[in-house]
Amino acid sequence: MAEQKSELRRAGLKVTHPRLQILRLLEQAEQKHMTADEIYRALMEQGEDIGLATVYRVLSQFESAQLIRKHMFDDGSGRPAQACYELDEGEHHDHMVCLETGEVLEFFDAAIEKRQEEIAAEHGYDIVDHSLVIYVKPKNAGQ
Amino acid sequence: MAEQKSELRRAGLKVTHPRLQILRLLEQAEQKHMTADEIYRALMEQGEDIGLATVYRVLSQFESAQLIRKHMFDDGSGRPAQACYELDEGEHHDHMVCLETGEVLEFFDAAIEKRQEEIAAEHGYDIVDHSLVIYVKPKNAGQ
DNA sequence: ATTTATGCAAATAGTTTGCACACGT
DNA sequence: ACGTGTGCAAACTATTTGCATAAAT
Repeated sequence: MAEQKSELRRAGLKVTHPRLQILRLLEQAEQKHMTADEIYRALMEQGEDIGLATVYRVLSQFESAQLIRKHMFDDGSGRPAQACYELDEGEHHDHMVCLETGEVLEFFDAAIEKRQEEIAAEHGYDIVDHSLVIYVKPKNAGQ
Repeated sequence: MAEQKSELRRAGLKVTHPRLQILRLLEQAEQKHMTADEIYRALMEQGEDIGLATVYRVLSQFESAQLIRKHMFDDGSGRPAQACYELDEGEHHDHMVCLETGEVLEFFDAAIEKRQEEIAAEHGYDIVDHSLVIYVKPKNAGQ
C-alpha cells in the first residue's frame, strides 16, 4: 500500500482513501480493463463506500496524471459507448477485443506503428496519438 | 433524385421524404463525415422540417442496410463521445483526424491490413472488424 | 385501406457538476 | 485551521422510445 501512496504523491495528488483504493484495484484486478461502473461495483463488493461520482473524478485525475489510459471500445455490436480504463505502464500497445467473450488482448506491432508514422508524414502531419482496435471472433467459431 | 429512390428500394427501405433528404445530403455534402446533429442542422438550414429523432432512426436504418458507416472518433481531447456517419462506398479505409482543424482524411494501407490479419491469426482469431484512427497535428505546428 | 414512418416529448445511459460537509496535511 | 476531496442529488449530452398522427404503397 506504501507504493501506491508514493505513486500518488509522485503524480502530485493528495493521498486520499478513494484514490488509494482505486489505484490498488487497478493494479490488482484480474481484469486489466474496467469501466467506471465495474470499478465502482468492485469497490462496493469489497466493502468500500465510494461514490460513483468520485470514481469518475478520480479516474479523470489519474488520466491527466498519466497513471491510467482511457479507451472507448465500440464492441462492434452498436451498444452505447462506454469508456474503460487500464493502468498506463508506459509502453504503448493496441487492443484486440473478442466479440464472443468480451476478452481484451493487447499487442504491439512495430511494422504497423512504422507505417502509421510514414502515412502521417506523407500527408504532412505528425502523430499525436492513435487508436487501433481489432474486433475478432475465435477461429472456426460461428457457423 | 431518382437514383436515391432506387438506392432506398434496393436497400429494402420504403421511399420517404426524410430518408431521401438524408441520403441526398450525405451524397452531396462537402463534409463526408457528419454527426447526427450536423445532419439535422444542415437539413433545417435547407428548409427541411425533419425531427432529430427521425435523423437518428434513419441513420441507424441506413447503417443496418450498409448504406452508411458509423464511427466514434474520440478526438483525443476527451470531449464527450459523438458518433459520425459517412456513406459506405464499399471499399474499406481508415481515418486520420487532424486535432487542429477537425479535418478527417481517409487512407488505406495494405501492409497494415495484412499485419492485422496475421496478428489475429497468431492468436487464433478471425477479424470481424477493426477501427484505426490516427490523431495528428500539421508538421511544424504547435510550439 | 393498411402498414409503416414521423414528430414530439419523455425516457435512458453514461458522465459531469454544485454544494454542504468531511478529510488530509 | 486551511484548502482540497467526497457524497449526494441534480444537471447534461447523446441517443432511444412510446404514442398518436401522417404518409407511402
